Amino acid sequence: MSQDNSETLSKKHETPQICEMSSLGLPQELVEAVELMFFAYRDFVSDPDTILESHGFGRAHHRVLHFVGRRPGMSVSELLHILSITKQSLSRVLKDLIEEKYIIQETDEHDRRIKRLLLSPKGQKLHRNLIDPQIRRFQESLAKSEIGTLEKWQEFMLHLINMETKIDFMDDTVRD
Amino acid sequence: MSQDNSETLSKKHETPQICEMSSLGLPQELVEAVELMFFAYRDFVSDPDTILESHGFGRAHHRVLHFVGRRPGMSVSELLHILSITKQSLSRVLKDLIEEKYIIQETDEHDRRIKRLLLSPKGQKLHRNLIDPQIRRFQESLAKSEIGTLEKWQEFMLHLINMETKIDFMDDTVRD
DNA sequence: TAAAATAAGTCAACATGGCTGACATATTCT
DNA sequence: AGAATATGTCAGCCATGTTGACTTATTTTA
Repeated sequence: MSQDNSETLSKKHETPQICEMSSLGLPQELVEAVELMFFAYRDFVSDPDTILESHGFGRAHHRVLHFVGRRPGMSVSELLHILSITKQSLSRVLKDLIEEKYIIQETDEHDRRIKRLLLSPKGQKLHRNLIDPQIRRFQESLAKSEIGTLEKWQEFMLHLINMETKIDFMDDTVRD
Repeated sequence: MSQDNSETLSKKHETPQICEMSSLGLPQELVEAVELMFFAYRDFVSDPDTILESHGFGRAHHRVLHFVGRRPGMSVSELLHILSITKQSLSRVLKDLIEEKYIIQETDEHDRRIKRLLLSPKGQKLHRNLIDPQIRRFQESLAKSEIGTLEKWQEFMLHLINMETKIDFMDDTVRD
């Protein structure tokens, strides 16, 4: 698999520097970090993916289950906004989840145009099964790495996200 | 947008606890971390996405550009392995990139079956434009957060990924 | 109270990027 | 010479994103 292709690669300096540069002329560790985002995200969702497949669902279903689980009683338009997808994309997966009774709709008492979304006990169970391996991954990572608590990691990740998203996220975490 | 739906929400304890539980009965911060992965990843790739769109490319093209850029001279099968996709999925995007001269193929000297992949100057320029906003996001996050250096974040992220992937990643970072 | 705005749902059509299985070609290894 | 390997290609399927147009029910507003 691996072979000598040193002639095509940038030379590594023999004398280590404060800030090593990658083949891109960018700080090595930052380029590595970009890749870590890709690999970590891919593997982080791999366990739920497997479970979802056995239910005939996909990642899109997972996201809906997750946010409805986290914000019980949210409206369809709130869900659309937080997912940043179109009504049509949402409707396909939401229809599946409602038909198969993972999600329940209840008409709002005060404004009968709004439908409040809730997880059924069945939906809660699936949500729990989906999130468990992800939580476990975090706990293992936390135990194995030097980071100590999640807080610093969270702060760093929060700064990666866009302002608009930040508002959604805070709105979300403020709820329970 | 926000409204009173307290009857559908779990009650928040008035007395703060060591480990607050979310509506799922799971530690609050771990559930938040799951969401941070989603939001951070989505926004992290949003800048490249915009640039790609203006070139008529998608995320799949980005990944190919990235890994070829990072591992100049890699073979098609190595690329397939690192991306964990099928030949068919790769061929579509790789064809675009070769036709539009972002990527160059060179037949290996010692085994003429193998084609080595390289970024053309045009490809390098695009790669650089795509990665720049991501690097900038990391630098800003680094400056704004208390994490200090990237190292701890990287260690944590590395522990989130699967063993097989870890091997690919190390193989990758060892190169330059 | 009539008109406008809002929330939700639906239709048709399209793009991207995953997947499968089958098969062709060139090259190298045994 | 025949097997194995690396690459490329065909046809077709699926999931999930997109757009624009339109309906229905309900609430708000002028």
